[in-house]
Amino acid sequence: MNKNYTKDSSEEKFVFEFYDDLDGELDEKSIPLVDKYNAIDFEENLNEEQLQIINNIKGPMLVIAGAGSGKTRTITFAVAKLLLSGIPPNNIMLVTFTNKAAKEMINRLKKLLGRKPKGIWAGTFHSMANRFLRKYAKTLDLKPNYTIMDQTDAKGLMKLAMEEADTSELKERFPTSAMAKRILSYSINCNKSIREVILWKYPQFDKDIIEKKLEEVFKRYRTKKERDGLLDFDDLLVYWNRLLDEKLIARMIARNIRYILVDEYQDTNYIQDEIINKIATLNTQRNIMVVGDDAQSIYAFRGADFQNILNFEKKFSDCKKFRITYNYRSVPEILNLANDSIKHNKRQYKKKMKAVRSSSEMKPFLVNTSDDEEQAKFIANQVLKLREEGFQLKQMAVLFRASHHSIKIEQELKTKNIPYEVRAGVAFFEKAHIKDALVHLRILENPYDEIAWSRIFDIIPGLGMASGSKIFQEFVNTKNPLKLITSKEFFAKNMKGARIPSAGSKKLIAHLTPLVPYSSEEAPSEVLSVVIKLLTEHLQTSYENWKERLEDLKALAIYSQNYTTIRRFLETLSLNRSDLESKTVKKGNQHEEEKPLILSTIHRAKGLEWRVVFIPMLCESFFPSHQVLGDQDALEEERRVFYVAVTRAKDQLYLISPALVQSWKGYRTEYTSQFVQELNHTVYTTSSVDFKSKPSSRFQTADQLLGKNNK
DNA sequence: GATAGGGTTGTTTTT
DNA sequence: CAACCCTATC
Repeated sequence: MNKNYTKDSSEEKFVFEFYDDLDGELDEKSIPLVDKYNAIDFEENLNEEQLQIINNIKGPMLVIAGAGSGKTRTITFAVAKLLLSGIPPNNIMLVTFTNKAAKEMINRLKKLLGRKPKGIWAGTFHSMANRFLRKYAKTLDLKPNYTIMDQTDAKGLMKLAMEEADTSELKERFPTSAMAKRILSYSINCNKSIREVILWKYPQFDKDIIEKKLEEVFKRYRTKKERDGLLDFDDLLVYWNRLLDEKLIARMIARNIRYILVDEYQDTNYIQDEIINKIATLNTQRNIMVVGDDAQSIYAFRGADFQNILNFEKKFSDCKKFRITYNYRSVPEILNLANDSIKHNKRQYKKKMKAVRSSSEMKPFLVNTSDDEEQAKFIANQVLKLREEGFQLKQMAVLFRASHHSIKIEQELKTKNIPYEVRAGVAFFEKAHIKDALVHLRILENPYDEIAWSRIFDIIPGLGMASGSKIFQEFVNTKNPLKLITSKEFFAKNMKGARIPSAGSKKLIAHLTPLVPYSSEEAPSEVLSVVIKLLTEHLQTSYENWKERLEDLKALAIYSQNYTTIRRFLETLSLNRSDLESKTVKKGNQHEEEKPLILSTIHRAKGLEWRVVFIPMLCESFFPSHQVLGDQDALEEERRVFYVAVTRAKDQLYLISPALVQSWKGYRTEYTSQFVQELNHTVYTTSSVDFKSKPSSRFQTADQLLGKNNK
């Protein structure tokens, strides 16, 4: 089912996983499958608390489920139960936090039921919104071939809007394009006015001066999006929400979707909540089940608000409330530490996870290292040691607060020949050369995509911003810009007075001509192979490591073979990004088959688990991030991030705190993170030297020491 | 007026 | 290391 495409020649490579789509269909009759499945023994598979839930699926339900409590399992069995009771698959909507999570649940269902339950609406808010919007684009006055912009594109468009609105005179007294985009985002996702957001998140700016100007910038931004057929991530939600105000369509949707299940409810924001409320309340039965854990809410920066959990009880006063409190994942020592940490948060519902597993007789370690170099060495050494003790690499993970915390660790793993995989931040699809290739597909799908065009103009030597926007202006109202631009007379006729450098225009025509025969109906891999040829020269002149980058493009082309149309390909890339990309580095041949060690941001590690977890950079200015200073809510969110990291560990947990960390100029002294300091005897403090001096007897030593400590 | 190139800056977390 | 700003050059 999942195909992996890899290239072998170099040390560094990209692996793409392929997910086929998860669609529900509104019009299609999907058949109840009650007779077709083997019966499932629910009692055998679920505990008392979990059974209570799946035996009572009706009306509004709120499930508070702690970390490692079998939340996914419960949801999966709940869906199975619905299917077995005769509910057609396409009457069920399963909202998950990533599309990968949706995929996994569907796969589990498939195993459980012996057949794939076809037609369930499963996926993220954004991907589901996209499905509806493609279908009802006309109703909403949208171009059906709209392009979904990623963060970088949206920021770029915002920048253009700012230039148009001429914010330059305000300079540093005005937000950057990135800030502006975030202000707009907060305002949409949290249902707040621009003014409120400024006061809330950006009080350093003079609200009176920037508010009015920002409104103008946003208006231009909106106009550009509409003219070019571009949607940003927020638009997907906004338009879906608007669609649900269209009485006829909304009623049709609600008639179809009769059961809503929302996973990770603590990370939904205002507009997402509004969407599910609308669908749920349109149905007389109001079958909506939300599952969440306020302690694991870590997406406030995206507008998420775990108060939604509290509000849910108010909105649906007849809602049934359930808790799953048994933790199957972690040994009690790790769970104690997690409970011990989260209790310092004031804004939270009291809850304590109960351990099912028996004691490991070993407390989690706080390892003090002299500096971040030493920290990297410690992790690499300990990983090797544990591998000798029988832990597989893939059962261990290093989880960090920010992407760049992994740099030194990666280097150390490389020199020690330890295979690893990084799952972090801006990676593959944000890279300049990948974007450069993809914009060529974008202009075939949507020829008025200004952001895409401006990237293409930038590639051509001799053309820049000024010429680019002049050319773009010229074809806003033409049918086929690509044809127009490559026609002989275009520059002589249309661009007569524009003073476009003739070398640039010639190069542009030469660059674009090979693309003319293609359309958006074409297979993406075919077009990409043409694009790669076009870009080779540019790569060679612009980048030292052009060979590597060329390999990236080839990997992309191979991966694109999974898609028959450019649209499906581009959609998948923008909506399934983090699920798709995984960067793998391998060294040496002796472990060719070995599954790698995982390095991941904590945010990306949500919902996952490993036998051994390392958490580096537990210093006061890195974790909690120094940016939260003085903001109690933000500090508590940081603590929840720490809580999420800790609760990923099953058997062993290492908290690492370097005393010196290299920064822009020289080394800086660091203090141990308050998240560790505030722990009350639930962690065993040691230093990396202890691990070094007695390599083989380490556990004995630790056990002895812990024997005293453990009372 | 526009572009290319050099130097400087700074980096949370993601659909 | 890549995005940004400033300046020399076409």
